[in-house]
Amino acid sequence: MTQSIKILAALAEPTRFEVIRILWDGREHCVCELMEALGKSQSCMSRHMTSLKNAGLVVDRRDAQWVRYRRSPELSKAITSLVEAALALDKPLKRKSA
Amino acid sequence: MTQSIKILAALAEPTRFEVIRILWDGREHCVCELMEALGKSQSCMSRHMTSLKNAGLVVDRRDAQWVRYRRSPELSKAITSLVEAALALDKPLKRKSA
DNA sequence: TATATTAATGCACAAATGTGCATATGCGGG
DNA sequence: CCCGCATATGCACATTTGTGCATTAATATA
Repeated sequence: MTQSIKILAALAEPTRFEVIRILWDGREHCVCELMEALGKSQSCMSRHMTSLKNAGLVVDRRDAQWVRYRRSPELSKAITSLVEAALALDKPLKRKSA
Repeated sequence: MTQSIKILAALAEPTRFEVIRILWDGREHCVCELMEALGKSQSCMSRHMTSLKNAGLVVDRRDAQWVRYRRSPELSKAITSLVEAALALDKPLKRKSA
């Protein structure tokens, strides 16, 4: 599987895409935060994070009970602009507005 | 379905991605040419072209027995850079070299 | 009209994908 | 050592996706 297909397939799923939007702030986010933010179950979110990790888009770090995910710090220029072009295509989905 | 997911999903399939690479030259290509170039069956290629058309990435034109597909002339800046970033990620697949 | 060429589509089906439920694992605090 | 919280994973399953085969549709030419 080529690099581009791997990246595109990882992004072409609504939940994962929204995760990337969140992680794109460069900060760390644990799975439980993402579950809550996107209204997804724990196992569901965990698997999506595994997909994104396998695609090389994110990295994780154990921190006590938590696993902190963040945008991979070593993304190529092409991948970065691919992701950013995709993010630019639509406005963020409405979050639970308080 | 959001605009970005539609585009990403259309691109995240190897055959379609290679079609886009070919059509990215801006010229017209009929289905039979694409079948041959990528070694895919007629029905298979026809359906992929329908996907790409539905995603808005390509347009088609009847010309006698042929249907000529070409890169959509009205792609937004974001879509264009998304596609080009993806294409830049890997070298073209080897074609039947003569 | 009959035939050939090119493309689209109905039907079937195998494979891949996303998800829930239950359980296991990793880690910290009593 | 046992319990609780956070995360990962095995299993099952419904849905989606990609593809082939056969047929239909559109167009051209004899």
